[in-house]
Amino acid sequence: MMSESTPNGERQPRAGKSLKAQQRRQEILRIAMDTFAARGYNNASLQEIADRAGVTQAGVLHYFRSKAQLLTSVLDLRDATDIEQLGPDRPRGLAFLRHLVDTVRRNTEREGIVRLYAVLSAESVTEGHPAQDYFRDRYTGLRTFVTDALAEACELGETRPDLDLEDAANAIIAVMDGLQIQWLLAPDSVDMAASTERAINALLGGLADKPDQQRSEAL
Amino acid sequence: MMSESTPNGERQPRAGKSLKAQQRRQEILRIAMDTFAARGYNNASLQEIADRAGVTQAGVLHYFRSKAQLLTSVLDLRDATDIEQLGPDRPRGLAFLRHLVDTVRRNTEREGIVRLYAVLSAESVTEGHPAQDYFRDRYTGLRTFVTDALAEACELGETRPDLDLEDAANAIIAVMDGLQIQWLLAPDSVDMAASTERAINALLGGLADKPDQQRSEAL
DNA sequence: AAGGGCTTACTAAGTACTTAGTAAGTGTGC
DNA sequence: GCACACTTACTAAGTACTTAGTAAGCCCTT
Repeated sequence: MMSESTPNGERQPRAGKSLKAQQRRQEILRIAMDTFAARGYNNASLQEIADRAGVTQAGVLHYFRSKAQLLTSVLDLRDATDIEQLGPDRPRGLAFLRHLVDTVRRNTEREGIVRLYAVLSAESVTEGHPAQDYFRDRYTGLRTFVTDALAEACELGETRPDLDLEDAANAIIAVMDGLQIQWLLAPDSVDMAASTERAINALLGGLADKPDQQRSEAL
Repeated sequence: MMSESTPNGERQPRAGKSLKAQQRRQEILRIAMDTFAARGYNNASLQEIADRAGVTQAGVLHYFRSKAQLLTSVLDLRDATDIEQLGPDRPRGLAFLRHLVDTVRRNTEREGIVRLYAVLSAESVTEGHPAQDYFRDRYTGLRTFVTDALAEACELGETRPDLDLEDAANAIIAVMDGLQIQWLLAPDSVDMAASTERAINALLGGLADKPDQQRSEAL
């Protein structure tokens, strides 16, 4: 189990002493996640979250000193791709990419989380959004993970810091994100896992058989 | 030149008689676009748009009968990918895919439009968002366009309604959308055009040399 | 060519409501 | 008896949208 300390710098108001309070806090967090997922950050209100949790608006602010801090707490709570919590003995190379596809497949059963990250990541690019740093860091981390995995999978050796590799990594991350929005709007028209797998395979193929700069002159 | 009639069903308040009024209307539209792009729909206010346009809030509502209708008018105004306005003699097959990449490249110089579509498409999946229908339709159309182009590019003949083809098309659309968010958060870490081109090439290669169901067992 | 009647293009002021956040108080359990 | 976990009561600011009014212009008849 994960310890309770949030990596988040802002201090919480004194909360979490009694067991009941800790449970309440957790419950508010869960409900806030659902609400932010369904309505976005700006359109969700503390009032609505409080109502759903069965407390007053001020009750929510007893546990989280501001709406923005509630959001960052929700985001710290768990990661949509489960990558960061894999730990140091995480899978490498091909196995990592397979893990990505598995995560996408599992996400088909977790619409709430998909919604949360799809909506908030895009909303975060607006002026002064409180989750901007979170997502910037998140993408930086993901980029490194995927780039490394690609290099390992192709057994290129880590000698050359390959720009093509980064482009491919970005494309893989992008395809996962982009599919989420399409899937949320029209679940029956999109097979997230199949499309992701196909894209990763294709990109991997393109990288593998190209030590010389000849190929891929299709366009 | 495009005619002034909006495909949008809702009738506007009687507006646009005099030339000056038409210009004012256009100006409000332009400013609304910027504002929605910078702040999202929910967080943008009529007041802010009005202030920037140098009229009162009610002045804006003279031209657009509601905030929601202002948004749909903005979206009707122009399409980010320029696809719909290609007309019936649009490029086909490979040429169409090349056009997609060109559009992405051009978008690097139009951050406002990228922002508008990236933010709003994700925001639109939230409960009761006024742009939901717009984006649902938009993706449906895009899917058809790209699927057709892929089929033409591979010269598969349109005999079999290929599921793989749809998956690949969705992946291509997704990669373009997903890259936008990454690019908006960290422009220096993302080469939208290069990543898009690489992904399309890779997916195209994967489709071309696979009439039998053997290949792509990498994962 | 002047004036009546109508429309357009707004503004100022308000309605009715929601927002995040605060300050002070209350009841309960240790 | 006192700290914790809240609630009640509130504020100040903002929200979309309405209402009522006005200045200016256009068109048609006389």
